[in-house]
Amino acid sequence: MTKPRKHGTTRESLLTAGLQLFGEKGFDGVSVKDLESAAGLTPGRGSFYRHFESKEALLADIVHREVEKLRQLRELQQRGISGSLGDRRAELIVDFRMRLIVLAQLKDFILLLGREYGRFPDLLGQLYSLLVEESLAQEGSELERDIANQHIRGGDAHALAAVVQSALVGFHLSKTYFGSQPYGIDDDRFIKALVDLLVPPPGGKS
Amino acid sequence: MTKPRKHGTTRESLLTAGLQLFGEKGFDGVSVKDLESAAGLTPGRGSFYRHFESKEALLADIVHREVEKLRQLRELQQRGISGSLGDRRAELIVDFRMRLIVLAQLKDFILLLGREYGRFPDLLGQLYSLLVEESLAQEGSELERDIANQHIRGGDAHALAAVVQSALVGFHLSKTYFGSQPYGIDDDRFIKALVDLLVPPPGGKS
DNA sequence: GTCTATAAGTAGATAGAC
DNA sequence: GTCTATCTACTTATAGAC
Repeated sequence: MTKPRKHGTTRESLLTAGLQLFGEKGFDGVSVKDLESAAGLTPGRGSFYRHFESKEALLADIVHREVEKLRQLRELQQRGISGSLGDRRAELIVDFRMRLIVLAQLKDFILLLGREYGRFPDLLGQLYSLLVEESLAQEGSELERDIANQHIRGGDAHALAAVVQSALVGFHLSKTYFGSQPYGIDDDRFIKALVDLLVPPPGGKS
Repeated sequence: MTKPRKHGTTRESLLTAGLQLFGEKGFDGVSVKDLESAAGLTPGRGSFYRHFESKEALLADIVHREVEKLRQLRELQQRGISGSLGDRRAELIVDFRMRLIVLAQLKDFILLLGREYGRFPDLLGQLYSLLVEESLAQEGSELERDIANQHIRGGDAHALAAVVQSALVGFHLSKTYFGSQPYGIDDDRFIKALVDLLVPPPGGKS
């Protein structure tokens, strides 16, 4: 062990800093110089290119990493659903909270997607619909069950799924882009209001 | 009348093309050359600078224009609300449809804001919260009235306003970023599902 | 108001020494 | 794996002729 540093440490730094910086300033807003600085290299000397073929290759690796992270978070999420309590309201609260956590974990990546929408179609093209359609389909089939079981009053399950999904995504984006919580509403208060709409509380009020 | 062209035609073209191109490719993704091309000027000759001091000055004028458009759309929207029908469900449907139309009218501008978030803080900084907080406050006070009048079952009016707002914004963004309607849900179906949640239809089903 | 020519800066990327 | 030096291309912006 003559080398004090682990293999690939700089590469790792470039990936981490790249995600954060691309999310913050966009792909064009971050120069290779900036990336070298962030990874502890002397800026402007081109050492970046010993780790990645190009700036775009770095982006590709970042994207693959985040997609993998998304997959793992989805798995965790589905396990959370199966560990049920019998109480449908409580289950929905847990489910929605998990979804907001997943969105929060992907914050930088979502910012990046918003900035670079339409660019890099080969890399990002299918990603937008994958990100939404998949969890929308899951939400839809769950709500269909709920309606069949009379947990939720009858209606258009797929449209309802779109409403729930849109609300959660919209709330996350509001928090992201408008600083803190819009109107001072925190996650718990938001989720409670949404669940109350879907499954009215038994007592009537509050 | 010796001049066949109206004064400011090129300037007008630059403003229009600028909004569309900045929304599509971002501020850095559009060169002055591109803007000159789009406005019918010979690209790369710098005629752009006879109309605007800098690329950033063009952006500033575009933003002021869109903010003014937003103000006018908000006025139209509020008039739509006051022309009421007595039927709260029908009123909500009209209201929500208007809000989606406003968002659609601002599509390019919203794309631009998403791309350039965090940059140009002097120009765009206050805009994000203005865009959301204002209509959120209005939605909140309307829902408070509805709850007082028993049109909507009791609950947290402000949190409910955040849910409604998030759902509409989230739905618009889904349509924008994921191509067509998510899950094949169109505006009418989405709005109906949202209104059904707030004010259950008298008949029970459908 | 448009075109010609050009300045000054910065970007991504490469070759080679250590 | 990092640093030195450098190439090429492109960007915003300006000065001046027409």
